[in-house]
Amino acid sequence: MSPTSADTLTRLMDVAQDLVQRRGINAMSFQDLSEAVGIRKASVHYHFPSKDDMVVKLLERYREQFGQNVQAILRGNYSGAEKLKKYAGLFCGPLQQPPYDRGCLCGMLAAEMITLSESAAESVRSFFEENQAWIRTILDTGIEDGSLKLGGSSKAAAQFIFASLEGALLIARTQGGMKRMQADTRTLLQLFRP
Amino acid sequence: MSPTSADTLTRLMDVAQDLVQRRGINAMSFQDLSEAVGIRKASVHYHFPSKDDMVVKLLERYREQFGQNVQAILRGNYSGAEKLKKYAGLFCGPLQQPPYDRGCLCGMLAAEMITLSESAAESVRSFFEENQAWIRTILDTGIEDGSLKLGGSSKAAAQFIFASLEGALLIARTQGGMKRMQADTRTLLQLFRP
DNA sequence: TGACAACTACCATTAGATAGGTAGAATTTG
DNA sequence: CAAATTCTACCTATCTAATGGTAGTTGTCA
Repeated sequence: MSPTSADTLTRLMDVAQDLVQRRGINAMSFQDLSEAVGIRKASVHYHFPSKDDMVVKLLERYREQFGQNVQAILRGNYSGAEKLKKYAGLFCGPLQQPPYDRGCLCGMLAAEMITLSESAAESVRSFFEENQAWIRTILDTGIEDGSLKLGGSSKAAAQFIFASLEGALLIARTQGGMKRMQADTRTLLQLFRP
Repeated sequence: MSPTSADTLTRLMDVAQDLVQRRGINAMSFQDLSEAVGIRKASVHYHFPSKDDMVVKLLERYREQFGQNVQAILRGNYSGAEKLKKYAGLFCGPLQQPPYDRGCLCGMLAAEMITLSESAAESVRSFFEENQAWIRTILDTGIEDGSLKLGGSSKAAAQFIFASLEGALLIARTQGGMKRMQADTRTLLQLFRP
């Protein structure tokens, strides 16, 4: 099975995620999806009974993948500062491939939060919570090994860092792209140098 | 003329701005607008020939108002640190009144950027540019009077601060509200203390 | 009287979603 | 083993509601 002809569900999810990361959930339709994948709109409903169901499935997969990327960093033998840099690097992912205008899936959905079902919204919030917890353990590592310096609590810093990265991606998408994202990331990391 | 019965255009713009700040541009309709204001949908088109026209007018007013608030801070007799704090305080505005779930108009539109007309998108980008310029002058003031300390250039710091504030608002809307926004603001300000 | 600001009544298009059906693969069962 | 059944992954056709938008009309007031 060639990479371009993966199973239909995977292709649907790939295209759907791309559409949401670029246009937002309310500017993408099952019609867009069906045209991009090459099956009929009704067949899309076979895989996603409803649009909400699609969002929930998209979030499951995204959180799973993102979580694995983070775990790889957490388990690695790096200093806290190095871990933080690698973690921040994950937020560059969406800007890496053409057309270089994707946002974070959850960042996009956060903007449109009140139009989501409760279960989808809950998943987005959980993504935020788990990320802030991950950052916190990175910060605590960095304090211990002396590679990072915090002014306040690691919890407050973790929340701020997460919000900053989401904000940086939001702005970079509209202005400066990857260059801007990297600049903001550098500025952020520098603020926590000992 | 009582405050609740301002002229129709103003009420339309108030409601439209509220809807965009809460739901995003692609989840609000002229129907919503017409129902909230109490005139027919066709009459809404009298004031806004098209949805794009509405967005452009909304952006004009928003930038004008925001700019005046910033100018008041810039002109005031405050230290750089005090100006920065007041500036950051502007980003709490959307969370201040019920239902406490508004975002920055331009932050919301940034997420949905590629669904906007070129003129609307340009206006959003200009809002970002002008804000970063304002922050930069605040930072330069703060360096001069010794109330702020930067690691890198004031341009880089200004860009980062702006992205952080937009990000903080995006996240706070979904989690923690005003409390979270204030916490992130405190963390941010603290990072630039001398 | 004429401009303004609203109205009624449409229109074409698209949205998400459903009903019902089919070819073929997989599974169960006499 | 082979017939019967069920499942998978699509399809055509259609529905209802909503979308942005237009044309032409009406009431009001300076």
